[in-house]
Amino acid sequence: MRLHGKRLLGIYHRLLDRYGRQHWWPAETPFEVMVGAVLTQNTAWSNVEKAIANLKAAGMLERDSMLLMPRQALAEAIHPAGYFNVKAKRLHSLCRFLQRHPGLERLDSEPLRSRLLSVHGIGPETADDILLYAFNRPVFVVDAYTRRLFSRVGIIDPDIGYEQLRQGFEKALGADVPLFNEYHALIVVHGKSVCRPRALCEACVLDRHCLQSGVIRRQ
DNA sequence: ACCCAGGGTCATA
DNA sequence: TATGACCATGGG
Repeated sequence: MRLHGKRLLGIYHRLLDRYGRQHWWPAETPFEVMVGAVLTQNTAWSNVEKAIANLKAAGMLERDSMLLMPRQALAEAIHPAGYFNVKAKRLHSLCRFLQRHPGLERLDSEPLRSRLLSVHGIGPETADDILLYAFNRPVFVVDAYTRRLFSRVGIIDPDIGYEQLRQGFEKALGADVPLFNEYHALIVVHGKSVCRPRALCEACVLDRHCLQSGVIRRQ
């Protein structure tokens, strides 16, 4: 099942008309983007905001100061974001990686991506968040919302692999950083408010595009 | 009380 | 390679 650019752009414009520009990523620095990307793994953003505020207040929202902080103190600061022991370790891995790789931003996207993936705690989605929103690379971020929305619309197999799906979008849309930035943000906003796991899809602007909306409503 | 959230790693078969 | 357990908080 191939993805078509025109179809994807049609959906994009419906979302944009409905929700407006999102101005992502909600962070002030590339480092803050990376930290947020780790903290939001399987976690509601509202919880991440509290953790980030704690880090800011403690002066820890910077590579070297975060690295100097003991693991347990870091875990305490990010407590509201959940999985705090796991994530404290992952944040330290990220910091050590950044320290080991000065001039990281000069790498091409492919080698940069494989470097990121080699870091403990950075998987495909987190790596792509970082590539797109911290390094402005034309990488389409795939997450649970993306898979749910487009499988409900009926243009992908819900079990399609991450890599296949990502490259499908990138080939269909062409490398376009501002588009990828806005599109992913819109997918998330739409997913949080309307395209939920058991939603009835009543307020869905994709109504006519969405196969499942009718199916779910008829239940 | 239950479900879910802007995933990833590790052990097991 | 493919599942399953595990990590943990907070809002609806």
